[in-house]
Formats: sequence, structure tokens, C-alpha cells
Amino acid sequence: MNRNFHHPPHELGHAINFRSPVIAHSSQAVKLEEEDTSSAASLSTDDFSPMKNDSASPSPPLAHPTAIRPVPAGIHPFGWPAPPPPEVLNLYHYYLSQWACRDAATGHLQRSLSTSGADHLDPSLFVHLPKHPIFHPLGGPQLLTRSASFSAPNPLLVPHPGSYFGHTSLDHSFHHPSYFHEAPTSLLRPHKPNENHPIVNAKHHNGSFYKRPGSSTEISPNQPDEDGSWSNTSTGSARSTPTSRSIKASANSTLSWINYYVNNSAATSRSLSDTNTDNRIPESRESLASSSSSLESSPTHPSRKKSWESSSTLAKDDHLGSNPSTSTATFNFPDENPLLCAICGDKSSGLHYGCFTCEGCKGFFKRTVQNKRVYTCVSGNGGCPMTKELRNRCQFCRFQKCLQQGLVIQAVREDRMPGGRNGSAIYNLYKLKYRKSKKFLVHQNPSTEISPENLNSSFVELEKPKLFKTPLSENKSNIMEVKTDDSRLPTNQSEKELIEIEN
DNA sequence: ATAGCCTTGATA
DNA sequence: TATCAAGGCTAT
Ligand SMILES: [Zn+2]
Ligand SMILES: [Zn+2]
Repeated sequence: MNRNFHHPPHELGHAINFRSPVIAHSSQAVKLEEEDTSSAASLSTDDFSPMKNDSASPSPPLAHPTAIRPVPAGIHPFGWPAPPPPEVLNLYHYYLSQWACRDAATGHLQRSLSTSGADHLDPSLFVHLPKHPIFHPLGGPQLLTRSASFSAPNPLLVPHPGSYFGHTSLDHSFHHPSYFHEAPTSLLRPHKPNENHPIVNAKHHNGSFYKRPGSSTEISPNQPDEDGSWSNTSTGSARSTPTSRSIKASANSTLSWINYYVNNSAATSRSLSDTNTDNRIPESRESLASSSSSLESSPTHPSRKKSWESSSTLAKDDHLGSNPSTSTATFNFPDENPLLCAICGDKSSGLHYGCFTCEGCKGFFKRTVQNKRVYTCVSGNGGCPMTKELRNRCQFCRFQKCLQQGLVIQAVREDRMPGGRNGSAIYNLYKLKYRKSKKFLVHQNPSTEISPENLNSSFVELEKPKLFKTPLSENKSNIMEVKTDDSRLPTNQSEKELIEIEN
């Protein structure tokens, strides 16, 4: 049977497809127009009911899907640790989100601020940014205040992955490492958000969104509400009137963390250039890297080291999730050990969606794709550790790692038909393929000893999935443009290699 | 929501 | 017929 009911990734991200009940109640999280005095803690379990809003909800659908954590604040169904304290500096998120913009002309990443000051920074643009605390570039999670400063390493690791600035839609490419480095400047502009953004557009702000009162450098009217909205951004011209909590953001302001990068933009741009493709994590950035070299690794540079072959401390547990500055090594799980989950390092139950994964990650991936769920990182930096113990703490980072490791979205069947085997179109997307010919395995390994090495030799390693291989580039087809043609013939190089080896 | 265990069904 | 990677079920 030819299966044609896959989950094409380019469909998953479209706003129209993100009307799942899980997403639907995100109207709680983002309200731009009206004042909302309810706090996030007021969310009840009813608000999260998956059966709610599906058909009978009177509230109109959102213009744009909003990624939220499916578990509302204050609810910890699985004994999760208490969520991080509320974030106090959305401005920092914004800054990081803009920091990664690559200049089309120079190829360098844009800094987010002009040297003339912060005139382009309008805090009312930050309304829908996640509010989770960020990780300090130097160390563990911290609450940055507007007066916070740091002598940051150079470069800062990554922009905040939960920012929607510059993106017309959410989809799973959002999770991919290339997202951070290849965001097209045509969509992700350095000094102001994407005007085409369904939320950040004139529809919500009467076209005066970017207008600023006079030449003031005051950038912060006040803090957003608990749900992330700004109470005073609804009506017209008086919108941006600074309040008593406004601050200055001039070159000599207290925003020294901004000034740092304003004054060091050249260095930071260079550090994120394309030449930086190795997976090595500089010591000064271990804290942010923790589980994922993923955020830096290039999908086109496989870096096929099989560290598990020589390592004897594979599944070393680490419960120091809140202190990642000391846990870099222990999170470096091998990704192709047939015995271990490529996502979390737990015991693998076999090949699932193209990779060796545990039952948990297999099910998690399936649920995520089937239900078209979108997550945000609980720590705000996309670098949450991924172990058996910690994998449930951040669904965003878990799914991100699934994609990074090469789990194939299309392998989740839309028709939910069990059994059988997936067609070649999907099969070709797998990073690892089971070698059908057992003769070769015997020939290769006459000994009957089952070692990880022998097991691995029975699998053919192929090129990275093409799914995300095309980096986000300057053309407008930045998001999941790769088509999944089921009728594609097995004529690619990887297939030839497979055949050649088998014969 | 998670994850362990079960059922299914196209291939070899 | 045995495999084994899909989805299903369900206690927690
Ligand atoms: Zn796992
Ligand atoms: Zn995370």
C-alpha cells in the first residue's frame, strides 16, 4: 500500500493548521486589544481542557497561532519542578531575537540597535514574547532586570528561540538549529519586527505601531501583564505615552547588556558567521550549550563521530538541570547508538521515525506531530538538558532535539494506519536504515558477538534528512519548502550507496 | 501528558 | 512466517 497520508512539514506550520484545541486556548496567553487583569495563575484546568474550544467556543479564532506551553502555569501534573519565576525583561528577549538577523549585503548578523540609540526599540512590540526567564550568557538561569549587566562572552550563543518576530507562521522549522542562523532579513528585520506578522501588524495597532512619541529614547512604558499583554497598547495615538516606570535607553543608559553588543557588534557578527560549524562548545558558553550543541551544529555538517563506541559513561545521570554550567559533558549523548535513545539517552526500543529512540520519545514525537502541537522553551534559551530524568521539563527542547536528530515528521501517519511499512519516499528520509540483507551483516561480522559496534554496522548511515537541509535563505520560501514527493524514485546518492553496498 | 506494553500489517 | 516499525491502549 502506498501511503499518502503523511504529515507534510510545510503544512504543519501554517497558521490555519494550528487550530488544534491545545492551541486554541492560547487566547489566554495573548491579548492585545483589551485589558486583561487576569493573571496566568488564574488559569484553571478547565482552561486547558482539550475538549474545550473545539467547536463550541464562542471566542473567535486567533489570527495567528500562539505557541504556549500546553501546561498552564501553576499546574504540574507530573511532578515537574516548579516553573521558573516570571521573567522580568522581555526586552532582552526581543534583543536576542533581533540579534541573529543576518545582513543580506554583508552576510553578517545584524545588531539590533543602531548606534544612535534605541529609537527602534518599542517595548510594546514585545507583547507576545514568552515570559520565561532566560539564561544568563555566562551562567545559569537568572532574572535579568533592566539594570542588569554582564560581561558577556563573545559571542552570545543564540537568540531566543521562542520569539516569533519576523515569522509569518509557526512551523517545525522553528525548532531547527538553522532557524537561528539563517533567518532571512527580508522577514526578520533588525530594527523592527515584521510588519506582516499577524500580531505585529497594523490590524492590531492601527498602522501607528512603529511610531514613537517625538524623539524620545524612552522605551519602556511599563511591564506587560501577567499574560504577556500590555494593557495600555490598545488605543490610538496616546498609546506610547511613557509611564512612571519608563526608562532611558540611550547609549549611556542602564541597559549595559545592550550597549555591550552595540559596541561589539563586529565581533558578535563574526562569531556567528558560516565558518562556525563545528560542534565544539567554547568553555565560556557551556552553560547555554548544555544539552545541545544542537543550536550551533549545522545540519549540513554531520560530524559523524560515534562517541558511544569508546565511551563507557554513556547514560550518566545528571540531575543538575538547574545548573547546566557544570553538566555539559553528561548531556552529550550519542545519537546513533542502537541501544540508547538519540533524544534522551534512555534505553532505546528500536528504530522509530528514522532514529533509535525510547518509547517515551517515540510517543512524544508522535503526539506532537499528530496533534500539531507547538511548544515554547521553558527556560527561554532552547538549551534545556535532555535526559531521561529531565526530558519532560521542556517539550520545546525535546521536540527540537527530535528534529535535530533526524526524526522524520512524515513518518507519522495521518491516516493512523498501523502496521506495515512506510513507503520509499519516507524511507529515504530516514537517517538510519535497517539493512535488509542479512548476508552482508554476517559477512561483515562472522563473529556472533553482539556488540554495539556490530549492531551499528548493520545499519546504513545516510545523509541528513533533506527535510531541513535547505537553510533558511533570502528567498521567501524560508519555511519548509522541501516537498515530499511520494512518487520520487530512489535515485539519490544515498539510495545508490545502499544498493551498491547490498549487492 | 507520559510511557510501557500491545496490536497491526507490508516485507523479506 | 518472522520481522519490526507503525499506531492503539491505558495506568499513572
Ligand atoms: Zn528518549
Ligand atoms: Zn527548553
